[in-house]
Amino acid sequence: MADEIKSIARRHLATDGPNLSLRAVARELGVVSSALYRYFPSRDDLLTALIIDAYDALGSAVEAADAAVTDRGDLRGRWLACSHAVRGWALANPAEYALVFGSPVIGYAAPPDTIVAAVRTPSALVGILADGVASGALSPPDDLTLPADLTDDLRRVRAEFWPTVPERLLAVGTIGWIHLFGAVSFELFGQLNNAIDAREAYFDLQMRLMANLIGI
Amino acid sequence: MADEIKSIARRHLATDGPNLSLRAVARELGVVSSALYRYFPSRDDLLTALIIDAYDALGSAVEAADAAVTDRGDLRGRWLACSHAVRGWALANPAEYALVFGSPVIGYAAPPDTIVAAVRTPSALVGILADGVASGALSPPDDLTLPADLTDDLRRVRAEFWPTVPERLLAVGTIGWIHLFGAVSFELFGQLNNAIDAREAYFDLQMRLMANLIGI
DNA sequence: TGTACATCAGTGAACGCGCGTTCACTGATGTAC
DNA sequence: TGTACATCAGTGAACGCGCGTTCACTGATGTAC
Repeated sequence: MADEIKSIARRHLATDGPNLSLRAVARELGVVSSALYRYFPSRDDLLTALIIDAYDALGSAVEAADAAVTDRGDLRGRWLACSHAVRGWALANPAEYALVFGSPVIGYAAPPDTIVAAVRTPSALVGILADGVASGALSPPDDLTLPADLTDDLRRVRAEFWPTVPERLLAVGTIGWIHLFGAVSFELFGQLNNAIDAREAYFDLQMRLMANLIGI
Repeated sequence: MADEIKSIARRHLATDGPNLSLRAVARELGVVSSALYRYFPSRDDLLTALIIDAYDALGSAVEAADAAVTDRGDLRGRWLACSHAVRGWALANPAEYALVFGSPVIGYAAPPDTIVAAVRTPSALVGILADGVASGALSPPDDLTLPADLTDDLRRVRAEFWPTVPERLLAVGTIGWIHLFGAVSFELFGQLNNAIDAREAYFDLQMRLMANLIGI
């Protein structure tokens, strides 16, 4: 039942945006609006559930795409598979993508429960780097020098999540992730309209250039 | 008076998001809500005016930053100046940035009037490339091959806006613009929270890597 | 097998609120003769 | 200089609508003896 609510709410997300109305969801469910309160203590909790689901769905899609690459040493192939999986999921679920990666919803603060799910996708991507480091195939770009304060930040991130990946590799990896996010958002939020139609090809090109930058 | 309405509406944008309420604006103006209809035929028209203003303000900031670089042949310096200007404006005006570059507002379609203003910032950036081409200092990256359909798109864009800039240069330039947009959005939309604090340094590093990629 | 009881999903009315937009209007200001 | 008139910014009431949340409740289902 909670699942049914979420699935209808997901549809409303697409038409109403993050201001989806509980009453509208209830109406579509054929139930009185107060009935929803048996399953979600408030509208915000429903939103939170949708956010966690979205992170998980995206994470699953990316993990599956990565796992499908049989040559585990083909770091570039895995990166391309993962990034196309992100784009594919986003195009298939634009409203959920926007909910999670778009402009923050005013008056809503995502609770810490979302973090575990949120980190799955970046984890899959950094996992590629970690594998490269482990096999000795990958080392940080040697022409890259980081400012000290940035190194400090990356050291903390490294210690918490990915201890085997050197800071300088983490830096370029994250930049790849940022560009991936940027390219998908750019396309999805309509900034490519009336300009570029060869979207998949353009995206693919960008991801290859990022792979160069990362050194995979 | 229309200016006063817009300025109050801009403030409400920050607290209410793009669902800002006409009545709230009127209340703050000390005027009855129907009075606003003398200045804007509807709420959507007010939104459109805010969008155009935002594009123009960002465009002005970028153009000014570019013009402030005295060595016009210092393409990299101009690129860095422009990109930091984008970030600076976005940090100073987060709600307006989100209005224009964030998730699309459901139920609102930007009219064509916005295009002229929208194109100012990308134009300033491509202007850097055009100057480099004109002076002979800049040519397309020679290890770059574009798929045919993408070349077609870029040929159209080139013909319409920037006839002197070759497609392959336009391709990397636009990728730089996408990354710029992605980096600013990533930071502004909270994705850097609890991870990177050295934001300006990180941004600067990214823009330098993009300059490498573009070849400036 | 039958009765008494607890559980709990869903009801329906209500609270108090906000919204965009229309429309006939008032009343001050400025213009023309 | 004084009067008649037009302009037009802003009023106030109303329309019809939607919302999240609370609360006492009904009534079916399942459990325990």
